[in-house]
Amino acid sequence: MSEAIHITTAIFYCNAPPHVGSAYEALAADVFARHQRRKRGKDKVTFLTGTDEHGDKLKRAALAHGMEPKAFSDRMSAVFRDAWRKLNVSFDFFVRTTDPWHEQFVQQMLKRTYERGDIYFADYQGLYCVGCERFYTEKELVDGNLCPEHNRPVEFISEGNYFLRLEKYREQVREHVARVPDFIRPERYRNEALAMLAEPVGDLCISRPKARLDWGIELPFDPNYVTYVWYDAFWAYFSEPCRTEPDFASRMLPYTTHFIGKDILKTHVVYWPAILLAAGLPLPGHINVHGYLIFGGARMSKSSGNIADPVSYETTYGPDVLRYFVMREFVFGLDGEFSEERLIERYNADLANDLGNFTSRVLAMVSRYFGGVVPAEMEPKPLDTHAEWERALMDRVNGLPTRVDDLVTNLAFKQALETIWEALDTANKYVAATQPFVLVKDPDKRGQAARILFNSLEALRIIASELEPFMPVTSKKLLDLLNVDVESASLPPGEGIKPGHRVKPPVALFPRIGQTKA
RNA sequence: GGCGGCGUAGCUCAGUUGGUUAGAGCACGCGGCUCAUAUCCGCGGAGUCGUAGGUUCGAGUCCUACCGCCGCCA
Repeated sequence: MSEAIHITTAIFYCNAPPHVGSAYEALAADVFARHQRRKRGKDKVTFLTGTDEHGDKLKRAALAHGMEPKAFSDRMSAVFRDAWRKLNVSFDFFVRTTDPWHEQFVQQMLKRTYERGDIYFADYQGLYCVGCERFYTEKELVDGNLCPEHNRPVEFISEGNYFLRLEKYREQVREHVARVPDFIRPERYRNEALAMLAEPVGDLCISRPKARLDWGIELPFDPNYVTYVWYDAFWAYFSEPCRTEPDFASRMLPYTTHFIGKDILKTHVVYWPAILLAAGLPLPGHINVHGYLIFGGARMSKSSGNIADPVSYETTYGPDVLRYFVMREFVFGLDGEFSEERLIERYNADLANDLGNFTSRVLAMVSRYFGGVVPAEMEPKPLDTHAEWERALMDRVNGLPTRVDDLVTNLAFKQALETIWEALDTANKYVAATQPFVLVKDPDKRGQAARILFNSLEALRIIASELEPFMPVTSKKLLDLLNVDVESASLPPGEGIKPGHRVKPPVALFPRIGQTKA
């Protein structure tokens, strides 16, 4: 009986629509989640995503659109949800931090933490800009004391606020990071995390007076304050699942795997573990950190404005293409260069020429030479000259599920796809070397041609099955062409498709794209 | 300023504990096949492995300095 697992993306701050960078995270988490469902069974996996809708940045974005915060976040959250749906992100939970249940849950956690003694009241002192309605740190200021937005002096103010004891838990968290090698992965980020935790981190201000910001969740122990955005957003990882199962968080935290961007490493390594420990809960299992997508020379982000709409790629190139591209092209954890030209290159080379064409050539031969039916007249043994090719193909295909599992488990999505494509390459070489299209013209050798096509179909079946997490729509289409149901899709080679089995005529899964400049 | 990462063919990148003529894919050139989506198969050209030193019988792989790009921290 395999363990259950809880998988999350970051909770996306929805002051602007999603871009390809946010989609990348959702897609990576989705590939992982789908893989886990295949491995552990559907009921062992929960996959959660959602939108973070409180705070002053969102309120300002709403005002800029002439809308109330709630109306604006209703709209933006729906945009995210629809985008993920269109990209076939198979979330089980889509959480909104403005959902009444979430707000109630955050209040429960605040109350619990307050009663445990890890929240205290003290003066918060800082440099405040009245125009921006926010605090600035000294390094953010222009010419020593000017607000970068309004170019006018900030004020030093002191106000009462509530603080969470972060520093109290720093050493405990640091030890955990040091002791558990795969708590933060890839490893490069683990070292950064240890560096952050080596120095005092101070305590975290988790409140704002309502007089300054009312767009937030009210503190259960002081109605004059709302909680600050980070404290609120983290609990979205568990609020919704805890609605039906109150112990979900304590039970599943050790089996929780978070996917985040490297920009929020600190919050997940310093704040989140302390928030959990202060609430008397265990630490999560893994924090998986991905890199940025570089787009036109700069990190794709809302603030740089170089954003690309992920859904437009889905409509332009068809389902699965964007997710194939980002998983195949980028090493998880490292930054990568995103370009539409590159996407088209990969589409033509990998999807049209390799996957699409191989499918087409094999189905065409079965259809043309054997009326679409896997022939019963198949020879029991390969020709001597073919034996080596056949064994090479079967070895590849046989080992594929284990190798892919190993790679995906370690977040090596790119290598996993490379491995699948190696099997595809071997299959193409096998057909080129054995030439079933020649054999079939010799009545004595039709049985050999049948054998070769059978092996090719079986290879394609396994490949289609292994492709499901990466290309769910394509996988389904392939299995449909092969006329294989989901249950028999992942059987070992030789046990899926049987003589007498009827397959469908070929279709162009990925029509080649002409050389158009992006 | 401190710490860390990166810099390898036109492009995107692999290169394990230092060891024979530095690899892959794409792009490019030539040849072959014809079942297939002008697809597939084979062959080929191309790189002073950021710069300069050093350790070593031998370094892309270790050490030092420098240049460039990027993070994190102060």
